[in-house]
Amino acid sequence: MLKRKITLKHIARELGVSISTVSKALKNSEEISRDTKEKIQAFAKLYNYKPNNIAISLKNKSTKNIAVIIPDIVHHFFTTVFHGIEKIANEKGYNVIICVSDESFDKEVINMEILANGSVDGFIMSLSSETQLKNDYNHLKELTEQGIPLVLFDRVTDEVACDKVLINDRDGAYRSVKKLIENGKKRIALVATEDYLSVSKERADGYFQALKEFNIEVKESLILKLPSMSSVEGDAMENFFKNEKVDAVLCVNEIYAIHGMRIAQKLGFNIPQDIEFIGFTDGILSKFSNPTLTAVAQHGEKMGEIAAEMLIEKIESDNEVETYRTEILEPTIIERESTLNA
Amino acid sequence: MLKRKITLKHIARELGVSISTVSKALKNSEEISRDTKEKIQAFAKLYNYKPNNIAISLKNKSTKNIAVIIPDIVHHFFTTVFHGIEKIANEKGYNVIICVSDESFDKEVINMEILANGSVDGFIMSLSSETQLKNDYNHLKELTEQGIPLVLFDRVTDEVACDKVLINDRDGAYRSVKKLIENGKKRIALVATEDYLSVSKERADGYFQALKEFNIEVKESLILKLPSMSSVEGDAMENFFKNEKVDAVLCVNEIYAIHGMRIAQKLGFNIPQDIEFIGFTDGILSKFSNPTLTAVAQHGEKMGEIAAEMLIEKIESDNEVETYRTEILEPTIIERESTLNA
DNA sequence: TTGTAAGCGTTATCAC
DNA sequence: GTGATAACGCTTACAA
Repeated sequence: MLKRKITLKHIARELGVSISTVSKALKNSEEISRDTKEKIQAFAKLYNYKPNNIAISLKNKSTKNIAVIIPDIVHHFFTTVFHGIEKIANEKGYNVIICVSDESFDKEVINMEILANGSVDGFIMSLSSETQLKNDYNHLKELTEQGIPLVLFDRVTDEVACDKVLINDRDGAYRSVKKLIENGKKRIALVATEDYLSVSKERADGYFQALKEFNIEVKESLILKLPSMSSVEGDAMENFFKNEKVDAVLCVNEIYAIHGMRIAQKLGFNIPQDIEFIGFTDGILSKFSNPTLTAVAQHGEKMGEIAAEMLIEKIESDNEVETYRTEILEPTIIERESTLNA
Repeated sequence: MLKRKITLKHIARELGVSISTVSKALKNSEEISRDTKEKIQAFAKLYNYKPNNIAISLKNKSTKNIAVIIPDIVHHFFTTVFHGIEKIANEKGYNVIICVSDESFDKEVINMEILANGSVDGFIMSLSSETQLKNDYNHLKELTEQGIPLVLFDRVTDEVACDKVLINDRDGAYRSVKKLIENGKKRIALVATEDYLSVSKERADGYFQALKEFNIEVKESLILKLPSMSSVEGDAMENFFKNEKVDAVLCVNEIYAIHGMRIAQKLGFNIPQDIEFIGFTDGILSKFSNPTLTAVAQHGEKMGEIAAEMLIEKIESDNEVETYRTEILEPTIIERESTLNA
């Protein structure tokens, strides 16, 4: 007994009225007599009529869908941002279509092209690392030229004029290192990824800034660059801790920090007495590691909420004036066991 | 210089031909002369014409979208499943619309209703805990009655006839406990959530089965039930380890296990010599905890891939015969430092 | 109070 | 070879 989807046309035929009468009756229009309305509404309820969204989208030129393109869904930070986006989107009656670029330029472009043809009203995205490396933003420019709203978050670029939300990564790193210095540390290491990622560069800059401010010389040997976020394998880090005298470490992500702490412990160092650790992106590992990790919280959920609000505002405003804003969130340093706290 | 979205109609008018000629020319139809085709195709390329997906959806009664409804996006396991779904969906030309029920029955129903009206071709979902508690599946039944394909994963129910993918949770728990027993352990604890979640119940059953098989008496005092997955707060667990003599623990999730290990360590126990730990859902914490956690891997990504394949197969097959299958994946026990290994 | 018709953008059928 | 027309499901002037 398959109840096939019922349309206005079916109801109209069944009840011997016109389609527009049905349409109006279901919208409780004053034009229609009470009798007819009741009859039609009863029938519609009985057969569980629901208007077809696609038809409405076509008519209204509005889909009530927004696209989110992120580099990686398994990454806790993006997940957090997504949660914020989803929350606001749902509140405002939007669905969220999600695409993962897997850090690939091509996948980013393809996803965008597929969805830009009417499927969504706007985009929220964070650039893939490959895109940042290539420095090619034509797909984004085309989007904005077509008047499709776009909001960039976290991994953004100056090349594209659009709304942006980001974390003050430089300042997060600066304050972290400042804190370490004030705790009396002198040989502060930085564990980073290759620096084509905008955020990684910003964090390194904050590190430099703090050292400079306190007249501590930057030693290249205290900066460890690891190829990719996931590759904590190999013994680059172990060698680093064996060869360098280090009394504090700032890591650009949790994994590096957790891994670094284990190695330091294995080598007999006490945390935080001998070496302090601070790691970016306050995720699940920071809370549950042993010792727990002092972390720079990125406020991903808040970021997602702001991005969604910005986007929906653009979607729903009809003024053609192109005015963009960039919102910068301040990170928070969450003090835990891996640092000496006042 | 906003390049507004261009349609067949614009091209036709601009080139002085009919809409259908344009449509055919862009599809490289044999009917159209080479000259006309070239002219039209060139023009279309110049103005970056892309067919409107919404119009095509309306025409074809197919959206190439699938909906995924999960209880929680920040949860690593669901994220993993989602990754598998996304991968297959993209390969087969589908977009993924994601909704989060936040473990709420109402949100689950609402999300479903919004999307069931033409926005998507089918659903993949895992039941919210509230839905399992209420035991009310009318929204799912209505869906299938309307002929909309549905695949359930992980948290499923017998009440609804549809395709299903799940993990043999019972067996994962059974094998875990068997392993602990074979390691010589006698006082094996179970740390679980309230058991209205289908998976939690299954895991408890596996625990009982193993004990029974080895003639070990089930002691209620060795079973600790915690209210909710996130609430590891409070000292229920600490009291448990203080009051009960325990030599091994099976936890239904990572968080419980990591938390349990820290408490055990604080109380002076050695892991795994004094107490062994095994935790469900091999996530990021298991790999990076100290000691690393022996875990029951759920193969989330594989699960997602299978679910997506099942769904798309149903969407694209037109035979009306209703035949459903349930695929059961075997979990894998990943041995790490928290257990004694051969 | 109800119905007709045009339109959203596309495709498919059938004339010319 | 090309074009008119209907159709997908809905909304909304505008007639009747």
